[in-house]
Amino acid sequence: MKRRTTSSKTEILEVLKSSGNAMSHEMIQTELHRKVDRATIYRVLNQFCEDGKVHKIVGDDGKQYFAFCMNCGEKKHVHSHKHLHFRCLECGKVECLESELSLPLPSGYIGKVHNLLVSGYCRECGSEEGNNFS
Amino acid sequence: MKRRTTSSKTEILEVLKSSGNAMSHEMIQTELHRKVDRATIYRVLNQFCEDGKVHKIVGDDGKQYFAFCMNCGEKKHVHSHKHLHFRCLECGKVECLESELSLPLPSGYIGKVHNLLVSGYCRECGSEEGNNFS
DNA sequence: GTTTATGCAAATTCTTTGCAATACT
DNA sequence: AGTATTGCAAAGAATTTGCATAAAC
Repeated sequence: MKRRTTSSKTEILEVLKSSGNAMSHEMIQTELHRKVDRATIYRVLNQFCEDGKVHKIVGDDGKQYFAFCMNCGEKKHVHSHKHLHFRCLECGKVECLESELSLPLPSGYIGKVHNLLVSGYCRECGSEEGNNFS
Repeated sequence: MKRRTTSSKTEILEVLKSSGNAMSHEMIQTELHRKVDRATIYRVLNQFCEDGKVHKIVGDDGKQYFAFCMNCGEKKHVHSHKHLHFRCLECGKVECLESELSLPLPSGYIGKVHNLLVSGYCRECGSEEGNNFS
């Protein structure tokens, strides 16, 4: 199944690139100039993930976020990356953090690490109070 | 709203305790002797989370898993814990790992860490091949 | 012209909620 | 008795799928 270039694909990728953060399908939709159907957005995003252009993060809210990771750059996406995603509990923003992570897995566990999500408050929202993590 | 003791609650907690792993509502349901309604299971589990008896983990499949964490023990649940959850991509099992994690957050980020999920292959399923992380 | 991509609507899956009946204390 | 809990059904929310039409190559 050979991929075809379409304006939907181009624009969605552009939105992700210029945002630099992980976005839900809804956030992407509102950033697009033309109206693109939800189903199409999902299909395009999943293609991007298959192709390694974008990666998918499941937030602690159970929703899918998609990111063109600045750290991974343009190069083929390494699926088993070792960096963190940070989701702000205040503004909901999901970012890719550069921090390298050394992960202490018990022996016997094969596990390249992925989809590592940390929640808290980002630089902008950072308020000490109300740290009601669930 | 004062909590009441019921057999549903007792049995659900018992199932979680004896399993030692994080379970979905469905896994719990099949382990119960009596039939308990989905809605009830969810309500009970969410109560447990509020009370800090159990914690909720959102898997990379977007589903909720609930665990009576052996590491946290009987004591009041510390919401911002620092240990990992490991989900096996083969058998789907979710475990709490003891590993202490030192997390490199950029300065300016307030973030106690929680819901840290790592995916891979557990000791039992551990097969090198087919590491198709998405 | 053939095959992929899109939009629309409908189906799925997971989770939550309203409400009347039931069970705790 | 009074209030929390349960079951059932229905509602919600996020994501996927079927199918006919439109667009790429």
